[in-house]
Amino acid sequence: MVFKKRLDYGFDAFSVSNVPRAPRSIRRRDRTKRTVDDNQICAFELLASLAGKLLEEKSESYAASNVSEGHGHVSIGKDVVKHEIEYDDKPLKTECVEHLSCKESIVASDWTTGNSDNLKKFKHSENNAILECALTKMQSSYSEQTKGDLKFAICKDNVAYGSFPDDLEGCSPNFRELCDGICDNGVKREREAKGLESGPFTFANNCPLKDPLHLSMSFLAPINTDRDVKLPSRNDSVPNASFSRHRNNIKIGSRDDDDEKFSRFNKLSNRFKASRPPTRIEDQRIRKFLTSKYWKEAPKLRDFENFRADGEIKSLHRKRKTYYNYDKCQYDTLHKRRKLFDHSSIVTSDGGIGSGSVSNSPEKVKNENKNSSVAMSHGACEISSLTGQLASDKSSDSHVKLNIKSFRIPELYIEVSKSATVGSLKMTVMEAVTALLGGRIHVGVLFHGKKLRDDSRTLSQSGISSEDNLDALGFTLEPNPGIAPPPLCSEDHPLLLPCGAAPPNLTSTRTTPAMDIKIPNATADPPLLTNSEKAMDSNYKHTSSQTDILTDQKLSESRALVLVPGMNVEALSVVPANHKIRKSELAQRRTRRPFSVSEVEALVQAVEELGTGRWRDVKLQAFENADHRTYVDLKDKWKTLVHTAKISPQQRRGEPVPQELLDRVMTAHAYWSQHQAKQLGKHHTGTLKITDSQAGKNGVAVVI
DNA sequence: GTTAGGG
DNA sequence: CCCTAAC
Repeated sequence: MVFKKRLDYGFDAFSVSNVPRAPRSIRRRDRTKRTVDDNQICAFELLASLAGKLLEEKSESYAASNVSEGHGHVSIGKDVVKHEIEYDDKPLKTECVEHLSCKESIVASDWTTGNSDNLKKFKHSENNAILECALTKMQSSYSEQTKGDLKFAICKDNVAYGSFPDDLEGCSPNFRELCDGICDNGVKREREAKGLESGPFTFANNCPLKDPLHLSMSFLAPINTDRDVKLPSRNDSVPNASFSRHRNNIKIGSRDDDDEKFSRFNKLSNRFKASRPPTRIEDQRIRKFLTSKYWKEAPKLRDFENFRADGEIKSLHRKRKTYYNYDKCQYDTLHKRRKLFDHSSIVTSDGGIGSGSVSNSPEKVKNENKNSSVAMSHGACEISSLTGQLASDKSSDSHVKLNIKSFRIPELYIEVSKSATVGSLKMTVMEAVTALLGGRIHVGVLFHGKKLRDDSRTLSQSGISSEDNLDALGFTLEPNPGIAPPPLCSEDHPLLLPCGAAPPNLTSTRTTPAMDIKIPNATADPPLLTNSEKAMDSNYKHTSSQTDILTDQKLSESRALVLVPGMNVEALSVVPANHKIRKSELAQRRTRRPFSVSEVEALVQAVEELGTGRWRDVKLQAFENADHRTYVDLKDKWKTLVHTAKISPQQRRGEPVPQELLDRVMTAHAYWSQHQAKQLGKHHTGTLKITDSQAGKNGVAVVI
């Protein structure tokens, strides 16, 4: 059998042994090991605590409704995308922990392209989007179970251009108001903030509070416009190389051209980084982080440093300004956790796993996820998800009707400790999603797995005209790849400084009463893993419940989109509904296209003749016309075929490959493993014969 | 741009 | 399929 093994693995084994490579995982890990200053407390915390007090009294009334889950929906109407998110509170033992549950639904109606004004706005940003986010934050006092509801309404618009849509009605009070209210210990003030033209954030006025107890804030999230490009992460860290890599590609700079990779590349990283406040929540146990790939691009702490160094917003970059302002307002609910997202912040949690220290502090509360954090596999935590399925309804020949059930958004990686509450998890997810949606997104259209970048093409031209084709259509909501960052505004934006009185370092204050509250009854978590990854592995079985939770959440979130009949088809492309595909993958990965038996046969045929190691030739010979099959794909397929041939039929998945082909695979593999394909040149199929006894077993091939 | 491998 | 390293 040694011999056999040699035949089967000889080549590979040899290569492997001789080519030591540092596991990528290690590299990634290293990248993620950054810590953030723990001294910063998120301003939001303060806000939360205050709000919690205010709301405490009313917790009762909301209990019923909130207990279950919040409901939010995003509606996309003309020119406006409205995103309403409600977070439900749950009693928390720890004040730092926030529980939120949210559901998002998106209703898209007539995405109008006709409005020139709006179009303009849309152009580089997702569109005018109004994001209303109601956050309920619970703050609990020590042992007492209380519920506080803090609701935020976040209105988002395409601020970049400085215009605030008139249709933002019903928006909650402006941001400043909220901040003020907070500052005043719950006293609500109403002020009007007006959107800044150049500023990333704009506040909506005239937004009535739904409930006195709810603090509503509306603000405009930074939008990806050309101007936004300046986000630190982008400027500093994004390697151009990544962009250049795309095959199909893209012009960097132009959002329409963004490639899948490009978008993926940018995804959240920019958004989160930029938006995330430098501050850090002390008790926060939840870590969010982007995929390792994002890390490298992270701006690091530079921003943070700048921020601290200069209290003045002015000194900051415009974009940063916005964020900072946010901080000042202590408002940044969304960002609060997000900051952890930052590369630099990843490690952050206090004592958290991320920092590599085993946290076992007494103060830890059970609800708070502290110690062992369970890293959710991306699958589990992907917030995103929105896989969409379009139902096509062909009522008229000239129109394509799409029923978009959901959008998929870029993949998010979230890591929370296993002791984290469901509520905190939800919140975490919510924040990530909100940040994503709130920031800058645009709709991507996929057709047969390819992005349709040419907006000028008609559906018919794109082949999206028949019902049959609709199955291959999909669309995604993705971060705007950002083009050029908006020029920095030299003027300060008054609006941005609602809480200007509060020094930036306010966030660093740890003395906030609420924050410091310790819960007597809190159950100290047992010391756990020092390493999050280990934690994840070792606790794998424990994650099941969380997984379920996530699943549920996904389900709820997936309810999301409803297309209005009249919507402009141009704007929405049908996305191939592939629920199996991870939502996160939809946005970025090519759609999976399993090899058909005939393709496998062609591949086998080619490899038999050309051997392994000549994938380009294989491609040209057998798949020249299959644009979606790259030589790398063929190579990978061969790899999997070899593997498939080695495993028992029971272990095989997918469309069964005829054993005959697998036998040929093994034969060819064995043969070429012994012969350097490059040296031997062509071998015709006829030259390879497999003895019956050997076939499919040891893979020994005999050349006759 | 290809190839080989790990993920 | 993706991503990288190494050519």
